[in-house]
Amino acid sequence: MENNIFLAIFEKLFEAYGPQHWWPAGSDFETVVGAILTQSVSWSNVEKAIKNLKREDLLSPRALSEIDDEKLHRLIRSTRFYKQKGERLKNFCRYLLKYYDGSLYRLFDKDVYELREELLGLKGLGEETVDSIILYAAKKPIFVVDAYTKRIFCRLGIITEDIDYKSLQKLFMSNLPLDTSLFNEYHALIVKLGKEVCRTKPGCGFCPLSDLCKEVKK
DNA sequence: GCCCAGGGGGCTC
DNA sequence: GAGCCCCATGGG
Repeated sequence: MENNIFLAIFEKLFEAYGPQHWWPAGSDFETVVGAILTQSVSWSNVEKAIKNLKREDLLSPRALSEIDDEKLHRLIRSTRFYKQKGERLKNFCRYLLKYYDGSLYRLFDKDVYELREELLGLKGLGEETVDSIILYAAKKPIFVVDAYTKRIFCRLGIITEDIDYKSLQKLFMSNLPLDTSLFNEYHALIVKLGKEVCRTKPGCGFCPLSDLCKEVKK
């Protein structure tokens, strides 16, 4: 077995679940839209909204920045908090048009952490959303942390509850090779595990990491 | 009917 | 700076 616990866990998860094929989107812009729409909602709800936007040929910065609010709300209603998310989408698109001529490529063409700070400055884009955009749309190596990551690694006894986002991210990034495809697959596998067996209570049925879990009641 | 999803912002103390 | 509440759909 790997002597690096972070790599060892990755290998166990990959062996159990295989490649997750994230991010399921036809373009980088679609990935960004999905990243905003998936905030606190399951992916199935997002798929409907993306499908609606595609059908109306609205999946572009220009189209989204100009769309009528009521129409936008109706199309993305399935993603919950649709008024807020509609505004966040428009806000991002208008920023992209104003400063980068609507080109994600130009926006992304800078240092990872410079890009991170810039995106965090936009309203409605928090750490997890920004890191998802950087990893899955810009395809730059940054580790995406979420509630599952924290919960699972707490149960493995590797971290404690009180760790903050940046510290947890740094822990992964300083113990793993800086590899976009590894980070891509790792986060997706964590989400898979979280949804599959590790929701709110420990000691849940079959788990590929059960031999490592510190909280399973025997 | 209940719970919780691939969060983030704003307010209070 | 932690602890709340708000937002307000859909599937199990």
